[in-house]
This record gives sequence, structure tokens and C-alpha cells, in this order.
Amino acid sequence: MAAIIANMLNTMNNRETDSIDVLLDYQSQKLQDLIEEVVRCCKERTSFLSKKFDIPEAELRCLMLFGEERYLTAKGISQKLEVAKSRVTKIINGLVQKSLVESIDDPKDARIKLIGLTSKGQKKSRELGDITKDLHQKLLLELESEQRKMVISCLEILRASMEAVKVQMV
Amino acid sequence: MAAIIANMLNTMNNRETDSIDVLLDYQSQKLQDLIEEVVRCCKERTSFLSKKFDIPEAELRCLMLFGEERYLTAKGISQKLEVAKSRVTKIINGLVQKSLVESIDDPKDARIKLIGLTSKGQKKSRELGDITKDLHQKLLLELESEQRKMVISCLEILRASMEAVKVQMV
DNA sequence: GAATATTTGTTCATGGTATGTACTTAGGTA
DNA sequence: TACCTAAGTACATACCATGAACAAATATTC
Repeated sequence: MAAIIANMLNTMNNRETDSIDVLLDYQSQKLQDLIEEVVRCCKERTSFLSKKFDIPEAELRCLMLFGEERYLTAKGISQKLEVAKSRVTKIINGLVQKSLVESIDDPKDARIKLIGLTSKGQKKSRELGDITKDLHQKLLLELESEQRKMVISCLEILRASMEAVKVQMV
Repeated sequence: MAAIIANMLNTMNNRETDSIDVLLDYQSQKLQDLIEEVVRCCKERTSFLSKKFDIPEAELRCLMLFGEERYLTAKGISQKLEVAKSRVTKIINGLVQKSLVESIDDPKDARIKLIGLTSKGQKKSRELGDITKDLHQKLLLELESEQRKMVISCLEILRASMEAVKVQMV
């Protein structure tokens, strides 16, 4: 069906009155399907890692937040993860119970708890980061050098357009 | 920081011994970030629609399954949605309570219930589909004609590569 | 044709994701 | 000191999703 339309479009050579609309219809459907599949594939990946490590997805996400920073606060984590503060409490509790993270009192402000990775947590975090990086490198190695650059710049264009549409949506 | 590395890479002209690895490192990080942002943007969109229609995301997804088909079975929905059968029961219950969907007994097989959209459900489904289509068209209209084709073919390449990596992962 | 197996859908227990409100405690400010 | 704001927690609620156990109907096999 899609092939038929594609052929139609080719033979029409994009010169007819509504061929532009037909083309746009076809392309937007294609775009929708492709994005959906990419998203699905990412969801599969995170779910796979969650099962592999036997750690809930939200906790994994939290674990990956400690990039260079030694300590994070619950509030900071809440902002980076884009979830409510109360959600962070639960996530941290899970990680503390697994001894991946520990919280100490801020010496200057007793309201604040500093959350830091334990050595076990650091190991897991590094391991997880390595797997993710490896996965993306493998993905790039599927491509020719020129394709890599093109795919990345196309994603950049796509992201910018999505942002632009989001803004004008309101 | 990324800009520094990018400049470094340009001046090196990709000829040094490890420049390929450095480039790959840079590109894989970039790829990871871009994909993450695209995924986040999609999640925002579905969450936005769910709030706008006051219908849970899973139910919206289900609503969009009735493309041309008059009736779907719970099993069919389960496969299309890629969720457990028991989940479908809940989703259908929600949609029935909102009078968006109704289930009738299959005349040939008493085990099977045929799920079909009510007229209200058809309206919602069409409305939802129109919004989604409009969104993707707006996105494409942000781009030049040539860019559109390129972004779509790049997404196709990306999807294929993700699939290839997934397969070799096991 | 009766016994057995399979298919369809439901219920229930469980666990993960996420929010918002109310609350406690601690710091800042007037 | 009295008041306000900030940080974190507890709790109620709702949604997402699975798997096991089950009931009813249909298929298969002998």
C-alpha cells in the first residue's frame, strides 16, 4: 500500500495540484511510524537493562545521574529526573536498600541530605554506562562514516523541529 | 566541552591513530543524548494528549488501534499493544465505562468478545488521529523539502541499525 | 461420542511509576 | 520573636503491567 503511494508520487513527479498534500500525508505517516519504532526500541532497551540488573528503571535512571558530581540532593535529583520530590524519596529508598547509594546529613544545613554512590553503586553505575555506550557505538559501527554524521545531524534537525512544534502548540 | 572536542577533531582531520576512537566516543555520546531527547519529547506528547482528553495513555493507544477494522478481540489488542491479556481486560473496562467502546459476543464462538468503537469512540479516535497527524505535518513543515526526505531516510537507517544491534545483543 | 487439550477472557495478587497534599523540621527574614 | 520559605517524608490515589489461577467454550484425539 505504502509502495503504491510511493510509486504514484514518483510518477507524478510532484507537479500536480494536490501531490504536495499527498506527499506530506505519506511522509507524516512514515515519520510517525519511524519515530514510534525508535521509541519502542529504546523502551525495550531500558526494560532489558532493568531486568538484567534486577533494578527498577527509575532507580537505574537515578544511578546514572552521578556523572562527575560526588553528591546530589533529593531536590536536584527531582529536577534532573523531572519527577516529584516524593517520587525521589521512594527511588532513593530503593537504592539505599540495595546499598547502591547512601545519604549523609549536610554539615551546613540540617534540612539537606546529601546522596552519594557507594563503591558498589559506583561499580554498577560504571558498568551500566559502559553497556549503554557500547550499545550506541555498536549502532554507529553499523553505519558508514558518512552515514554516521548524517544520521546525527538529521537527529539534531528532528529534535529542533520537535521543539519548535512543541512551542507553537501551547 | 563538546565544542572543544569537536574542534579538536576537525583540526586533527581524522588522521591520527586514536582519532577514530575519539570520534566514535563523541558521536556515540551525541547519539545517546539526541535519542534521549527525542524519546522524552514523544513521552511529553502522549502525556499531554492523555491529560487533554482525560483518558489514560494505555486507553488512548488502544483507541487508535481500530484503523480500518470494525472489531478487534482482546487477544488481538493484546498482541498489537504488546501487553498481557489481563492488561487488556482493564483497558477495555475503562473504555467501556467511558462509552468509547462496546463489546459484543461473537456469534460463531462464545469464547470470543468482539470489541468495537461506539460512535463516540469513533469520533474521539478520529480527533486524536487528526491531532497526531497534524503534529507530524507541522514538524515536517519546519523543514525544507529535501530535508524532509533526508530526515525520514535517516530515521529509517537508524531504525534498521537499532534492530541489527538488538539482534546481535541477545 | 466421551475424554482430553487448547483457546479466550477474567480475577486477583503483586510490584513499578508517578503525582499531589499534608506534614515535620530547619533556615532565613522582618 | 514571629513568620515565611525550603527540604525531605508519609500517605492516599491512580495508572501501567505481569503472571498465576481459573471458568467456559471450542478443538482434537482416541
